[in-house]
Amino acid sequence: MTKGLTDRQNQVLQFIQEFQAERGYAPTVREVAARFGFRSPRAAHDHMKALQKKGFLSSVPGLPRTLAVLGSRRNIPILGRIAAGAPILAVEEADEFLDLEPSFFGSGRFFALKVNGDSMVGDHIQEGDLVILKAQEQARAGEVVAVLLEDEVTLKHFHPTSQGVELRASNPKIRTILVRPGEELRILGVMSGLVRKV
Amino acid sequence: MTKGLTDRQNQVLQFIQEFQAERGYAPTVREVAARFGFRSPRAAHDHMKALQKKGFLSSVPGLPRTLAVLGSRRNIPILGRIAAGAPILAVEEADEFLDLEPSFFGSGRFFALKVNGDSMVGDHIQEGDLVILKAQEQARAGEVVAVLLEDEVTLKHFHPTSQGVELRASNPKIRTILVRPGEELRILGVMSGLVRKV
DNA sequence: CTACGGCCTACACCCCTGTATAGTAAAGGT
DNA sequence: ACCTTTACTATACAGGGGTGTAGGCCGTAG
Repeated sequence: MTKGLTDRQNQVLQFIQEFQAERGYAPTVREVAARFGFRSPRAAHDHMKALQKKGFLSSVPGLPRTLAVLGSRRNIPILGRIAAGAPILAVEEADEFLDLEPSFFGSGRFFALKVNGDSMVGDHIQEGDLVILKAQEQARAGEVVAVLLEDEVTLKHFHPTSQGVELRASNPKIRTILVRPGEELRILGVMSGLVRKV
Repeated sequence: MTKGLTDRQNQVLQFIQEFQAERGYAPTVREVAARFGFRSPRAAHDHMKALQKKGFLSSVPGLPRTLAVLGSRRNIPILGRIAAGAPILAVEEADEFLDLEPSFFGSGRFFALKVNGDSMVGDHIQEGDLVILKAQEQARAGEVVAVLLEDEVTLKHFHPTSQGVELRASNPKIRTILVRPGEELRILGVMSGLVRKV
């Protein structure tokens, strides 16, 4: 469920999204009302107004079927580099977007990073590839993660050990990094996919 | 320019597409008329009717802004396997679609194939990857192509030589195939990208 | 020559649709 | 208790917008 919305508002938003996806155009106030059994268009209108105030919908006042679901810009932000010291993964920081339905990779919030170097060739990840990462700060052993280390973002295998966390590359030429318990380690996301353009 | 349409119809279709993409909803007959300087909504309506008859648009009669541009299902068909003897690359044959804007990979018609085996690991293409191919029957030396060989589709490097066409895998364990001039060889497409889900 | 399709003007009908006004009712929060 | 928020009913108005009718101009295929 999307945060900040009531159950009903969520249902309405979801209906509008589905309607839009199926038919290619937005429903009217009355069509929403009919779907939920409202006997007055006002009820649906109220919900839609609430969704607009909360920033989930937009519409042009007075004009029919001008509803547009915001934030459904079926795409994944490509975070080229991350500002040193301020690893904010806000969509606003993105230079570019990958126009791919994020749900293809599962649920959650995703972002993409362009791969520099060949430290992960063992996993068939090559320079220039866009790695799709699910934004989360935890990871399980063996997963490929994007971590922030001294203001730099790197892609590594995540291996917790008794000594600390080992960050292993899949290129044998690259040394494993050991992050001891006290040291700063921030996981930005775990790898969920890859997109390459040749 | 899209085939089968007059210049004007093309302009109208393009305008509707752009309007839709920018604002999230379709224009009205009068908005189309205004854009083209028509003094009567009828002129625009005629064009839209023609576009509907030709199958480029759909709309619900009587209801405003219910225009929907057809065939703009921004996605790439995934051709799991190709029927033996009938390698028809029709969209209708697709089991699944990759919901990715094809223009990301360039212009043309694209399709995707799921990779079987490890014959292309040298190019960091692994089992299960979706290879994006641009549908075309010609290829240049060195390009990765999907070819139809004896009712089977394989992914190989394309290398024309004086002896015929060599189809090289990028896994040294796999033997190069030589297709002599007389033998049947059909190129289905050249590789333009790759999508992996982990 | 003529029929036809593409392209356009002018006018008008009238349903669809957003939205305002006026209430009712239950659930919390303070 | 009081007030705010959520969630709805009922009714009505105004104008947005699809579409029909009537017609004109032009180029091209038959």
